[in-house]
Amino acid sequence: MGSASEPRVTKRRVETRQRLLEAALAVFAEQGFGRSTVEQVCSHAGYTRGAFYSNFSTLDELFLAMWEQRSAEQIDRMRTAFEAVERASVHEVGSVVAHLLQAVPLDEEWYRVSAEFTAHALRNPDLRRVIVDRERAIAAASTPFVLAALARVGRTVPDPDALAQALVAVHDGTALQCLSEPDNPAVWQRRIDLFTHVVTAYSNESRERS
Amino acid sequence: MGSASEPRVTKRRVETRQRLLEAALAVFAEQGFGRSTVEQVCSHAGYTRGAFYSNFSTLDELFLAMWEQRSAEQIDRMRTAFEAVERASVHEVGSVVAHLLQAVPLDEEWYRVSAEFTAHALRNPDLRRVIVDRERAIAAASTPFVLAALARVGRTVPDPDALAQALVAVHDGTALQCLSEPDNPAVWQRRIDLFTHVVTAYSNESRERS
DNA sequence: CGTATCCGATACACTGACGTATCGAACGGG
DNA sequence: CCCGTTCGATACGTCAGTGTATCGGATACG
Repeated sequence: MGSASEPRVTKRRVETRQRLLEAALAVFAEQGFGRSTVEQVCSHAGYTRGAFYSNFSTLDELFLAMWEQRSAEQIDRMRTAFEAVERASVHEVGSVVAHLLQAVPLDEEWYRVSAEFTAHALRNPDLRRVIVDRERAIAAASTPFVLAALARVGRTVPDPDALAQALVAVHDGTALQCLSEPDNPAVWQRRIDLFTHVVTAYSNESRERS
Repeated sequence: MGSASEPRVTKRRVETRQRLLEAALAVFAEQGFGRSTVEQVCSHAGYTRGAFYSNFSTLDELFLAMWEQRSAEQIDRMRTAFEAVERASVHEVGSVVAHLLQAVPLDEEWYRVSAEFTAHALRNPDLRRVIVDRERAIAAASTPFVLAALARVGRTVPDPDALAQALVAVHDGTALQCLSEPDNPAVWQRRIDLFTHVVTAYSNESRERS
């Protein structure tokens, strides 16, 4: 009675789970988060609602799983960006910043969904906790990359942690701006240029101090 | 037939409109944008749905009116912040930045609603247009303030327009971060400190160049 | 190859929100 | 002071979405 053995993880099960996850992202991107329904996700994945309810108990659960997948990919992209900096022989601070920022491109679709989901998650304490943890993980993961990248060109900054978090803030804020602007690439490029100069100036100052 | 004379703007009408607008903000803040219903807004304002439908045709319309009111207040706050800088005799770049950023406080409630509404508006072409225009207006309105404030302490920056927009991005991005973080004030203060230093360094560099 | 188990499809009842139509009442002009 | 107009309340039909319960078929395993 009490010990309901966990349902076996068969091949079919994980496959439909994955299909539902992918369908979720597509539907959220197209319909918007608030407008999305179980029916839409299922039909897009080629299933019926019955399939959904035997894999997830609520839409939030599916959304959360989807979000976790994507945020993991986000960290991977950051790691890739850093490795690119390591391979390419850049010796200027500006180039490093440009590399890092350009390697984390503005995926309009994903940012739209992410913003909506974040806004939604703030209403649910459980979801909120998960989001906060995940966000912290991303920031924590990005800090050493930024540090190492700057160290490669012999620069340091006073408060690298704050800088990394600020970079994330800039990135997200810019993404938001770009969502409403029609000519995203131009705005994004201009922002990269600005921050290249700014960080150059900032790290210069810190060098003179130390 | 064709010339349906605009309904007379009587006292009662504008009053209920205003009450509905205020109720809208309250309900959005409490329930979240997606979860809000006509019924909730009306009952919070002390009316029934009939009152709503004789003043607005759709929820979006009400939301838009509410958003326009608030964004106008936003610009006013920026102007106030600049005037505060003018009154206070500050002669350091850092102080100027700190003043400007601190004067536009993080209104958690409003940013939550704003983020949700922006995300929603991106789905509707008409709403999107209005949002973009309004956003541009805010940016355009803030640029001269930043410029003048910097000029007061004898500094210039290479691309003030870009800087102003970036400041808005930082502000919004930080607001988003603060929404999920439990200890908002600390994060915000730290961000202010960082940008005080950064802008100081940045404007210094531009001085050496010119 | 047979069988027990689990997954996904189908059918059903229920909820909540929407928009409209209608009615009484308040308001403003003459 | 009276009457037409308009505003807001009430009642109704409609519909989309949810969650559950049941059923047929596929799958894993002996």
